[in-house]
Amino acid sequence: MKTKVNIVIAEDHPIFCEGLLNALARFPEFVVMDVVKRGDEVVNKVSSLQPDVLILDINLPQKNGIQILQVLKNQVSNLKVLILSMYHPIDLKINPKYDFFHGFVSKSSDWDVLILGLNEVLSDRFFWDPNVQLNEPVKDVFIAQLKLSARELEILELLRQGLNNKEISERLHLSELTVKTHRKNIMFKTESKNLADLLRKF
Amino acid sequence: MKTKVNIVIAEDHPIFCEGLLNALARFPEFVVMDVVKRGDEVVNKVSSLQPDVLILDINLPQKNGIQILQVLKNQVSNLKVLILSMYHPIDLKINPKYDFFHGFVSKSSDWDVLILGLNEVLSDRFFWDPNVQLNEPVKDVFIAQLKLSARELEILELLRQGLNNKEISERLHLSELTVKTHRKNIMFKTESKNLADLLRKF
DNA sequence: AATCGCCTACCCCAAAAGGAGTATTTTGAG
DNA sequence: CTCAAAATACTCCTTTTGGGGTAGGCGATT
Repeated sequence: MKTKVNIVIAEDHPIFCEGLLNALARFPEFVVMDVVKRGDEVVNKVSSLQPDVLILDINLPQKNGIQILQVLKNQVSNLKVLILSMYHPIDLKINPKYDFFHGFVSKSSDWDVLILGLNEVLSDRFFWDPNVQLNEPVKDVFIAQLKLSARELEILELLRQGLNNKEISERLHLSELTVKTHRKNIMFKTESKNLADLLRKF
Repeated sequence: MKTKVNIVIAEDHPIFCEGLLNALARFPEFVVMDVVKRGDEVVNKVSSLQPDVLILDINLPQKNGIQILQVLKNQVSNLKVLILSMYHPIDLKINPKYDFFHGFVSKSSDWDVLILGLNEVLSDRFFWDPNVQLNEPVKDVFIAQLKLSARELEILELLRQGLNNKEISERLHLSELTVKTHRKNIMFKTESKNLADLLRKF
């Protein structure tokens, strides 16, 4: 194992960031190379600095964490990504099946969980914050997402934006009836009884 | 003005809290009496310690910030409440018309905004974080809330929970037709074109 | 006493969503 | 190549929502 671990932090909340740096400063092996506050700067910064670990907030301005993961996925590297999430349903549109990351830590957790997560991903193990329990609704959503196809996730996103079947069909160049079918399948897979119930979970 | 300002912090995110204490430590006049992590302990702690200012996170476990404000409102005291919000729509079910608080600071802001907010509420002025702009959707919601009556807000909350007209009418012991009327008025007042569009804002 | 906002409750109708099938084509993994 | 999953598109029907009215009761303000 390397004696020094180079870290880049992507985090736009200054006060939280200060706490983060404080926590990492307790461990001399962790070297914070840089802090990025805008989502659209993350990929460039990671390319130029080549850190061992990226600590990534999901809700970033300009470009969100999911979009960043999709770009990073297509870059060959031995980078480890540790996701820091505020742990609201909105944050959980990540999908371990498709997205490129190695660990997930809740912002609600204490800093020792973060340190544990860092060490786990550095040892090539996937880390899931134990404070984020299986039986919580947010995790249900996480699992529900796994059951949805790419097209269904696409339609779900448009539903979230307040579009109706007709508008979605126009946006995606589909028949309105096709959108109805996808929607019906989404409702079935996620066990939602109506639109409000569906959107409440996501 | 008192030379010392006694502060109680209600905040359940340890890392953010560490950043917060760091920021306040720069100013010797601010004395942090205690940090509370659970919502149901806030009222008791404020009663016993009698701080000058309560820095209150809206999303707390056990009891949320809104519920706490409602209790504090009915207590005679010269306490100032500065709300710290993660600035998601979910947080913004506060209403300055009904709720007891003196300042609002986004968790996304830098610590100098927090300090400014503290000084403003201590000088008996209402403080609104300038980073939370008028033209942002979340503020629209804030304003939209002001237009809704108590009954309408009650029904909005049940809609958010995924209930339909029939279920709401049973819950509130109303005619289903009455719920329809309220709902129609909510749609009109908030300028929403459908349920998804409405819930997206709140 | 008159008015205003709110709550209550109903009428009407159109549009959209929800739910049951069926069926063809496309696509990706083995 | 083959098979399964996904995407596409339809039928038929019921339930729910959205939106236009109207209207009485009630409490507070003027």
